[in-house]
Amino acid sequence: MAASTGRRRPPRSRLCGRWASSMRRRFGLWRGITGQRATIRAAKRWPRRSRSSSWRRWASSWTDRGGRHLRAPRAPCATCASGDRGAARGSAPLPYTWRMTAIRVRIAPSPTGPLHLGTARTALFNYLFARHTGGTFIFRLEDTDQARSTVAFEREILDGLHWLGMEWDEGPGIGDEPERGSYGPYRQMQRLGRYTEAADRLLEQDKAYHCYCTPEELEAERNRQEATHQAPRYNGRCAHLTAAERAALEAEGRKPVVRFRIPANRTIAFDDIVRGHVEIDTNALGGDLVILRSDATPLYHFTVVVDDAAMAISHVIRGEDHLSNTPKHILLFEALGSAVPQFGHLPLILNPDRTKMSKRKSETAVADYRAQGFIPEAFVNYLALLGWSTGTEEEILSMAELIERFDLSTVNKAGAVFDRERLEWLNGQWIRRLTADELIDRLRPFMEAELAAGRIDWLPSEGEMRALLPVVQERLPTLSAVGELIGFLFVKEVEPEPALIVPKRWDMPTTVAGLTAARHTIAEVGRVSWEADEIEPPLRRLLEDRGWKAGDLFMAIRVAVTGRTATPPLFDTMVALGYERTLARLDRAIERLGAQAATS
RNA sequence: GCCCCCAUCGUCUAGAGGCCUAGGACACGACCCUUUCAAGGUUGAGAUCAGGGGUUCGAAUCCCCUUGGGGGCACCA
Repeated sequence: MAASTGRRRPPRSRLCGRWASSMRRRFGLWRGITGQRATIRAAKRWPRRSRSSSWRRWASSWTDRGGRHLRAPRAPCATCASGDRGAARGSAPLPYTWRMTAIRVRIAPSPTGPLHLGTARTALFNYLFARHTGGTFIFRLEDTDQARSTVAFEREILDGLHWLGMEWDEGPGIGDEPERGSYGPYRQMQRLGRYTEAADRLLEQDKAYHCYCTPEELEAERNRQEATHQAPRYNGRCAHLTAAERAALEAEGRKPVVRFRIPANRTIAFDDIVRGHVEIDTNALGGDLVILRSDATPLYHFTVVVDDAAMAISHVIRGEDHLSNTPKHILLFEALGSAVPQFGHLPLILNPDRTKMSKRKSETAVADYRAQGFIPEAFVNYLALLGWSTGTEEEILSMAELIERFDLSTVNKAGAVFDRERLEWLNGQWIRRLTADELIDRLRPFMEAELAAGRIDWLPSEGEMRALLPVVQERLPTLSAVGELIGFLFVKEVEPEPALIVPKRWDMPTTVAGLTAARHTIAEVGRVSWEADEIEPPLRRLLEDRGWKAGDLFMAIRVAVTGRTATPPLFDTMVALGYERTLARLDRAIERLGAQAATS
C-alpha cells in the first residue's frame, strides 16, 4: 500500500463531488459512500491530477521535513488542490493558519490601459477555477493610480472580459447595478478609508512607522548601493526615531510616508499551488515597505492585501511576476491578523524572445484581436491552453468543457510564448463550428467595416450572406478575412490587370478566345438556369472541344469575374455574382484584353 | 548586485522510475482530393529530453552541481 501512495486515487473531497462523479462516469470507477477505494484497474488512465508533481512535492515535504514521520498526507482536492491540508499536516507546524473556507477568487485589474492578454488569461484561470469548484469569482478595480486610470479603460476591461464569456458574482458591471456583492465597494478609490484605517492599526501596534526620507534621499541611497554592487534596500534610517526627532523633521515641513516593518532573518514559506514549496528570506525583501504615500494614498502591495483580506479571498491566482512579492503579502496578512490565502502563481505569457509579454514587442490588447476577427470561443480556448493542458489529446474545448476539466495544480511552471499562428488555427476551427445564424451575425460588423473603409460599395443582404456561407465558412481564418474573400461581389467594378487574367500557360490571344467562348457558353446556360451545377458541364464540354485545360480556362474566368486568383469555388461565385454582372465582367475583361493587345 | 522561479521538437505541450525507438497539436515539406484558395486525408522531416555528475538492475522522470532563460527587488500596478 505504501508503495502506491503516489498513484492512489485521491480520496473524495467534499469540494469535488462534481469532479468525482465526472471521473466515475468517464472511467467507470465506482466508490461506495464509505469512501473505500475502488480496485485500481487502469492506473495509466487515471486523471493526471492524482499524480501531480506539485502535490507529490507537498507530500514528500510533509513526510521528510523536520525528520518527523507524518502520516501519509491526505490528497488535496483532486481538482482544486484545496483539500483539508490542515488535517493532513498532522503535528507539523503550520506556517500560517489554514482555514476551510469557501472558495473566493478575484481578478483585480487596473484601468490604466486596454485589457491586456495576460490579465485576460489570469482572469480566465481564476474564472475556471471558481466555476470548477463552485466558488465565487470576484471583480475588483484597482484604480488608485489616479494619474493613469480612466473610465474608458475601465469600460474596455469590463467589456473585454464579458466578450470572452466571463461573468463575475461580485463587483461592478453586473446587470444594470453599479455593483453587486456584500464585500464592496469593489473600487479601491471608494475604499481609501479602509487603507488608512488599516495603516493606523499597524502604526498603533508599531508594526509600521513614519518615514521622513525624501524621494531624493532614497534615490541617492539607491544609487550608492548600486555603485557598490549591493542590493537596493531601505536602510531603516527612520525605523526608530524618537518623538523629538520626528517633531524636528515635521518642522522642516517633511511629509512622512508609512513604512511597514519587514522582520529580519525570517524565512517565509508557502506552498504555491502551481509551484510547490517556496521559501524566501525576509532579508531579501528590500527593507521596510512603503504602504502609504506622503499624500496618504495607499500603495499596491498594501491595497491588495487589505482588500483580499476584507473580501475573504481564499486563493490568490495571479502572474508569476508576483511570486517574489508574496512574502511581503504574507507578512502583511499576518500583521493585519487575517487568514493567509493560498497562492497560485501562473507562468508568464512571453514575447517571441521569451521575455515577459509587452506591447512593445507583441500585440497585447484583447480588443485588437477582437477587431481582427478572432472569436471569443477560440480566444478562450487558446488562452486556457497557454500553460495548461487537459493531459489528453483534446485541443478544442468550449468554456463549459474547460470548466469541467480545469485543474490549477496541473498548470505548467514555465513561461509560454504566445503563438499567433496557433490562435488563428483554433479560430478557424471555431468559426467552422458556428451555426449559420451566429456566423452571419458576427460577420456583419466586419462587412460594415469594409463598407466604411470603402473597400466595398454596398452591404450584402442577409439572404446573400446566407447563400454564401457554405463556401465562406471554411475559408475564414478570422472574421476580418471576409472582405478579402467575398468583397468583389459587392463592388461595382473589378479591374484586374490584363496580365493577371492571362493564365500562366496561355498567351493573350488564347485568353481572349477562351473568355469569348466561355462567355457564349455561360450566356446560353444562364438564360435557362443560373445554377452552379448547370454552368459547369457545358464549360467542361467546351474544354474538351478545344483541348484546353480546366485550370487555365477557369483561372482566366475567375480573374476576369472576381479580380482575384484565389476565390471561393468559381461556379458558386458566379451564381452569387448574378447572371448579368458575370457577363458584364467577362465582356469588360475581353474588351480590356483586346485593348491591351492592340497597343502592344 | 541580491533573491526567487523555470528548462522535452521552431512554438504550445504529453510524460509521474520500465509502457519512450519520447506521443499529440500549430507551423513546415511531400502526396491524395481538386477549377484557384481553403478544408480534409495520408505521410515526412523535426527533441543525443540544456550540460555534467550521482541514486537505481533501469532515469526525460529522483538528488546535486553547472549553464542558460525569466521574474522581482519603487512614494507603479
